[in-house]
Amino acid sequence: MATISDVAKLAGLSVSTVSRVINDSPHVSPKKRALAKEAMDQLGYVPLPAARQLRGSSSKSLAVVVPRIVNPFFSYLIDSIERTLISADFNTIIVQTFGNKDQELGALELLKKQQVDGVILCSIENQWSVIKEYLKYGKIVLANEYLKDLPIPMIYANQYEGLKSGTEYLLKQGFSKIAYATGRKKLSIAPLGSDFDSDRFNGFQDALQEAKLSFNSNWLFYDAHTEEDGNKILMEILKMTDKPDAIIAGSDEVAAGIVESARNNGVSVPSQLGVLGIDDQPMASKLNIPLSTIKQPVNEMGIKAAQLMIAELNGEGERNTTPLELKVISRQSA
Amino acid sequence: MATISDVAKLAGLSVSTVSRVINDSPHVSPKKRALAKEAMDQLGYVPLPAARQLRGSSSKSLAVVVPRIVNPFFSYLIDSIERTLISADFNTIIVQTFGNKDQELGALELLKKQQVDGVILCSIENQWSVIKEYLKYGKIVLANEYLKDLPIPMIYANQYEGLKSGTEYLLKQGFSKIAYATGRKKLSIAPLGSDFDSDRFNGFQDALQEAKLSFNSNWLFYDAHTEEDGNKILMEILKMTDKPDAIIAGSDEVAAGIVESARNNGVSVPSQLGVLGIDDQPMASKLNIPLSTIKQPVNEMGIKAAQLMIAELNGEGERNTTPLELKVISRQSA
DNA sequence: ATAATTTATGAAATCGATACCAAATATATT
DNA sequence: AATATATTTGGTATCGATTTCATAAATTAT
Repeated sequence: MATISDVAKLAGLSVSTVSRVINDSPHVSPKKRALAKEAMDQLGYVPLPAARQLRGSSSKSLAVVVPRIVNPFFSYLIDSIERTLISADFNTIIVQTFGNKDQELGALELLKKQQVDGVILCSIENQWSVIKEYLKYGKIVLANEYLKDLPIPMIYANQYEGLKSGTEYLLKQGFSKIAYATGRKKLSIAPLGSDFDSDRFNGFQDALQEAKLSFNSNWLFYDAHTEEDGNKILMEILKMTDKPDAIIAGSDEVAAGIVESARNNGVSVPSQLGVLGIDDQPMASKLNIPLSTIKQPVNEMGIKAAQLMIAELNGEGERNTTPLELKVISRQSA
Repeated sequence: MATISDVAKLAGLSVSTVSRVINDSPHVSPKKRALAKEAMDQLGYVPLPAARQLRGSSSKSLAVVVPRIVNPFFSYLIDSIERTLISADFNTIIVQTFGNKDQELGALELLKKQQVDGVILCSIENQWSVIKEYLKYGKIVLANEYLKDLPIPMIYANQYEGLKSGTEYLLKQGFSKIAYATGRKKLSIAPLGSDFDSDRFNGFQDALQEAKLSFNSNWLFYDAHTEEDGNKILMEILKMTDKPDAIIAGSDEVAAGIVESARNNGVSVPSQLGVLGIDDQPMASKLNIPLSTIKQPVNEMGIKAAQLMIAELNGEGERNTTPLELKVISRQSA
């Protein structure tokens, strides 16, 4: 590998001058500048980032942390983040946590190791108390998820309003016994929390309340993520004596599983069971019964997340972003 | 940021000794080893990769290059590669080319810049003559795509046999006027080439020939990638006087588009038009008309690609891998 | 007890770049 | 023409680690 001294030697210049040429610094005569450039591409020289970094230059890289890229919600989110970052001349390092705390920590360690200038977290596995320690080493932006009153930029969708509209949509369609499936683990979801999942649930509950309807807590399903989970949920519903007439699934995948099992068990959708997804993934419209769903503003969220990070790195941090709106997409499943 | 000298100072040791502790080198007394370790985690010290790299240590990182991660075929491929690499203690850097030659070159430059030890190419945008220059700087492994007679490890699926079986399947189902859509640009596909696309086409042609059927070149559609392309293809078929009775689409996306437009235009699938996809993406089974398709061995391919790379880095390079087999999945579209 | 090894330790060179400083050269001002 | 100022240029310290080398201490062999 050619180094800067090789270039200097070949060009008959000092390393200082070559370095100036590399960095487009002033105070270099046109002649020598040309000489240096010629030597550089004759040797196919590229400055070693490790050496530059050691002298304190920024990495021009950002990490984007997601649970898994095979989840379309996240792959589209990354797509939109990366496109925005490319145009600002940043490299994107995609980190999958696979839902693992340590993997997330590993991404944060990239800050300490100066591998990246910032981290865009699209999910949170660790406690804020441990995450915040990394603010010493670089910028952190939250996308999709959020935590209240944090001193970092956040962009997220208004899950409360989204679920409220979604629920109201179901009510308007004539459904009244609405079940609810969440990705959250079976813990206290009831107390008015202030996170992603609670917001959704609160929006759902408030819409119900405004319609003077009560919620049967048997119709609450936890830990639902995959299509299989959806299958199981339908089987459980079948066993109930007091059955819901509609269900809001935590994601399109779960909704797809419910619809699938419904078909296999002779439950007609939406007449016997309305199914409303969340996300609006590409497959939603293609299902056997095209899925009505609450669309997440993935693209806008990605763009905004990237912009927030860029602003943050420029010291023009923005703390108060307005949440993005979800939108009910009416198809055939509800 | 704490440096190794900070640690040394705090522990009352020399940097050399601390370095030995960091790297588990011998010749350090247990006492001092303990002392160093204590100082290290008191300061939350992590060695700076840039500094280590400068001294010539390996990055323990590998790049995986794909066109786009929103394409499920590639996101699943990455998933399986990354899982395998994690267990071998390698970092995965995902690079999206967006079909752009320069982005691919950028990934290859990572080798020169010593950012990665190797690159797994899951698609090829540049000519081999330009790619091979990078072999000087690190290992390159080809996954999914392949080029003949290259001196690097490759793993790919037997597209020829896959398409041959797929075509035979269609014939057995009673179809005989089979159209073909390829992702390739409209160039000469006819001469027996030796790449991905040609293999597929040759398998298709040979199956036809063995059945003594001829191929109508009007039934060849180029540059088909998206669902929209699928829509267009169906519209074109509608206009034909001599219509095909089945079509092999270059991917499930294209197939989904064809099926969708068929429904919208009153063409019944599969009775009026059989549609066979390729890939077996998750959505394939969920379509309105569940898609018959030729399944790619994505998971095995990812695992093998990662293993090939690891072997290559250990100097146990393997040149002759047997191609993986595709498999016809019979559902309802054909 | 003395010599021969082995183990433990630290000082200093090194990796490849950047940036400060001083010297040399060119240009402008009087 | 002499002095002041600005522009070019190269030498060298520096970033944070690793590694070689020399030296000191401990262990083993004689």
